[in-house]
Amino acid sequence: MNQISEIAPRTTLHEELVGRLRDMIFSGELKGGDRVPEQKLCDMLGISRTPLREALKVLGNEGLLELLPNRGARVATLSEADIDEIFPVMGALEALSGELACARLTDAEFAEIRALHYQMALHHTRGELADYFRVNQQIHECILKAAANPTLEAQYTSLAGRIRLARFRANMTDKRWDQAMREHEEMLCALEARDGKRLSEVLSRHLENKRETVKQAIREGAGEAHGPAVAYD
Amino acid sequence: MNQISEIAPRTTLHEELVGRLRDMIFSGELKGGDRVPEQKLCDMLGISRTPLREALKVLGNEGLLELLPNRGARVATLSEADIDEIFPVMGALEALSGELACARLTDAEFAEIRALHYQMALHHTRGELADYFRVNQQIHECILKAAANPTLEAQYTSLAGRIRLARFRANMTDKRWDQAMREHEEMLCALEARDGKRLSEVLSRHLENKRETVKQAIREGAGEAHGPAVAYD
DNA sequence: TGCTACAAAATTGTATTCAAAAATCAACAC
DNA sequence: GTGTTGATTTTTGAATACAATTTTGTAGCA
Repeated sequence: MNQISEIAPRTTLHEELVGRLRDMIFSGELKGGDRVPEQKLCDMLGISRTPLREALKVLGNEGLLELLPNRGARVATLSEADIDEIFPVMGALEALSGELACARLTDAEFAEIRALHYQMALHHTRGELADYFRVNQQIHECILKAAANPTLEAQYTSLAGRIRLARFRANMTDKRWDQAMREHEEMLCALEARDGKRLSEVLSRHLENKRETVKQAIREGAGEAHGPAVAYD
Repeated sequence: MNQISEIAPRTTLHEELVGRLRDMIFSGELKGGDRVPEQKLCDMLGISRTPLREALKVLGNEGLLELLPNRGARVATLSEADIDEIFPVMGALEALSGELACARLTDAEFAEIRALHYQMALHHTRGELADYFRVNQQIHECILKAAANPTLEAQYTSLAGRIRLARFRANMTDKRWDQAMREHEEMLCALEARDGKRLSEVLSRHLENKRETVKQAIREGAGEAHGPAVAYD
């Protein structure tokens, strides 16, 4: 009986809406600074306000939305100061994920990361930035998954979500791109050697180098996001 | 006008209820595994179900409550596996807070921490465990505040809240208590020297040593909490 | 034209209601 | 005594209604 209820997970409307609203934020449908018009959204989605308001509360608590009493919710914006605040925390979490991943990585998991790495290198060689980012995201996700720590994953993902508010078509300089690629080579070596300390250090450095790119993007276009969120590397 | 709205912060019922429910959980009024009876709580607090449900969603997302679709909310419980999951993450965050604190600590802040340290040492000498914990908590909070990173603080506090679900009157062994005290001596030296790396290492080790105490407490009394949450050291 | 005051409209926060799901209870069969 | 079934009660999730607050529009005045 308890087993049956566990193999048939239920979901509620508010939970679905949390995901839906996240997608709308990350896709650019709702941009930083935008008001979230409750009734309009309800009309559009064909639901009542109650579960939507519940979802807004969750996203408010996560920092993706700002809840303004009596004035509704607004999509959060990211300043350079926010970046300077979030990145060290993300760095600490990612460094830990590197250590844990090396401790727990299976051969199959490593093989997959290596395959993705080669694919990403191909995109780098051909100058295909969007594809590079897509595969790059997969690699980072594989490392996080290999760490096998749901609490870590939840916290990292929550912060990564906030970073995604800084949504631009990032044009990384060739120099930074080459640097990022070298960092990924180091990561692969560390993973192969299951050298947690080394991976931890590389990941932390990698993120620190990424920080300036994100801040530059904010400086160039604060509040003028274009299109869907693109990850940085 | 925007300035005026900012100097007069408003609050909503759901936010108050988030805090109130947290207090109820930490105080032991609601214990791990307990169902959260919505209507009874509303009758007791003299409010309608809507803001209460909104508050439950927030606490569910934070991990203090488990939301069971169609069956309501239940106060989360902590297993040893949860501890093994949460503590490395807390360790990484606390290590970072140590580094940041050393970089940013004012003389006044250090003086306050030192005073609290001596007070705590006095309680240790006299065997006054509850007072030791109370002051100990203050010291850890001062270090976190000196780090001056709200994102870090929010994440750390959220995890610390979950740890508080393991609520027992911890009887630390004399051996562990002496060890903890020595660790705090090291912390004070590192803070005085503004040696971030050293403090980071000590804090991380301190937490790792605390982990076993918490797990032991869970083993001895899982689900049988007594009285208000007591911090560990 | 710009400012102020007021009214109307829109939006937000909370309370209440309704429908669906879960829990509990009672009756019956083995 | 145990297990099953059906009815009843309770609880939960979502929709709707109501009150309060904010925003917008209009009129009057300098």
